[in-house]
Amino acid sequence: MADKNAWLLKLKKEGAVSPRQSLAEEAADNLREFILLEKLAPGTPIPERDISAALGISRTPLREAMRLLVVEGLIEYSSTRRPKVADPSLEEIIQYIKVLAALEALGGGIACVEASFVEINDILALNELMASNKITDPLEFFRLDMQFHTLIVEASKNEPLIETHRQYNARLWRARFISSRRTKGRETTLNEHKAISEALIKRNVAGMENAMRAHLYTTIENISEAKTKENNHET
Amino acid sequence: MADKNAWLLKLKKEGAVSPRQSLAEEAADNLREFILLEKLAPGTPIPERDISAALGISRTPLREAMRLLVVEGLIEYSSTRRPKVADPSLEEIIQYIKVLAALEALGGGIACVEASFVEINDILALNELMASNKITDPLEFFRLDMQFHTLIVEASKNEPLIETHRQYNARLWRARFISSRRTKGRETTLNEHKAISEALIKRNVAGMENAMRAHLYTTIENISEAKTKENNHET
DNA sequence: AAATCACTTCTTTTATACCATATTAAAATA
DNA sequence: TATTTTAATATGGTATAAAAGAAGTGATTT
Repeated sequence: MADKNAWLLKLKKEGAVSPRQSLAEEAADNLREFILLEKLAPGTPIPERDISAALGISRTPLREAMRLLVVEGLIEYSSTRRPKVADPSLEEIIQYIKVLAALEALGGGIACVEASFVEINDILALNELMASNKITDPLEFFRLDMQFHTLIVEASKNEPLIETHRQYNARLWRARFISSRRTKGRETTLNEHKAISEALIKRNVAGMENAMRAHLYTTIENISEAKTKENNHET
Repeated sequence: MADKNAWLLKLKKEGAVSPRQSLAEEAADNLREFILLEKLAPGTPIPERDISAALGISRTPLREAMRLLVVEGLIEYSSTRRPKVADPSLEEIIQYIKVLAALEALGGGIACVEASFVEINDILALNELMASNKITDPLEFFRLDMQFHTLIVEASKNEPLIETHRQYNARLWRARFISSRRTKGRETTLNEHKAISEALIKRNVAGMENAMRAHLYTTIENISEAKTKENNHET
């Protein structure tokens, strides 16, 4: 028992060097990963005892972690207060994306003013990598796509915006991933990214905002299409 | 002991009729109120045991409540993990408002399409009440101002947007309240509300978005001014 | 006299035990 | 046989106790 504690302690100290991270925060990170990577499918019940045992922690920090994910929208409680992985409808997803579009338009606009040349170069490089034919794995392409958006918002240096954007991205991760597998719209994506990049280079705020919104509204179409096919398949 | 339980049970049932609310959620609501109403000033430490005793609950649900408020940005942890009421700098507040402006512009735009005539009438009535000289209490005027914004966003019927807007509003409540006491800009506020209302009546999306953004950027100026004066006073 | 180290105290963090409720399965009755 | 009721089990909610960590205080040493 003493050994186990020493081991846990060591892990903790190594894992979180800067601002010490609590078990709850670690658990939240783990759960978020699980949900995003579909190890926990939408609708999956999350019994506190089982999950806490699986993560090797007690229920107290796990419950706190789950509260975090509820606010982030990744976990929801049924009418009988049983927690499950959130399973948003297409309508809800579209609502999320509308907010996401506004956030990214804002972030992109600010980035046009605030982004350093280094940041812009990184973003351009990422885009060129995506445009080259080196990326064959769809999952890898999807990750780069997500990173493209994140980098732009981060370039705004608006912390609350970055955090809120991260939360909306997390809610939408799965839907976008599914849509990215189904749609063959790599060409479209690249064109829209190009438009965004050019607005960034020119530091053209209005152009950026329009390009961002257009890009996200394409996303809505793709997801709607993917979802509809999914449903037809099921029936 | 049995009596006490029965009593608590009754309270619980009465307090949360629809989706049964946990003590943590109740506590979060209470704490939020306290913070918004300045019963707990920014920077105030929040020792768990004292607060839980004051609220008459144990520390477990209180801790969960505090986690919620951390995500919402109303509570933050010091480097030594001691919780305190968040005390954002002027720069951070300005960043919040920029996001809030984007959210309200989006909400207003959607409301132009989605708002029912009843909803529009309610909003107009509220605005007229504010414009009449019946409201003398600055706090009351401020509440109505907040409600004006909330009603418009709610008219968008975009749930995640409404929730995120609520959170940003909560973070900004205090700053806006202070600014509302200091600035004599009732006239300006009313004019800008009028512009917003007219855009809503005409269901003019672009006009609404511009009016909303303009209104929020005025808010930035007011808060900056109030904050500067506050600091000068202190020195 | 100042500085440092150890010890005590206070606060957060985690675990565990208990309680109330919801779900289920089984049994009894119609 | 089907339906309803009841009992058992599993699950979330809450409280409390034990553990870990940080800060303050006092004593000792240089």
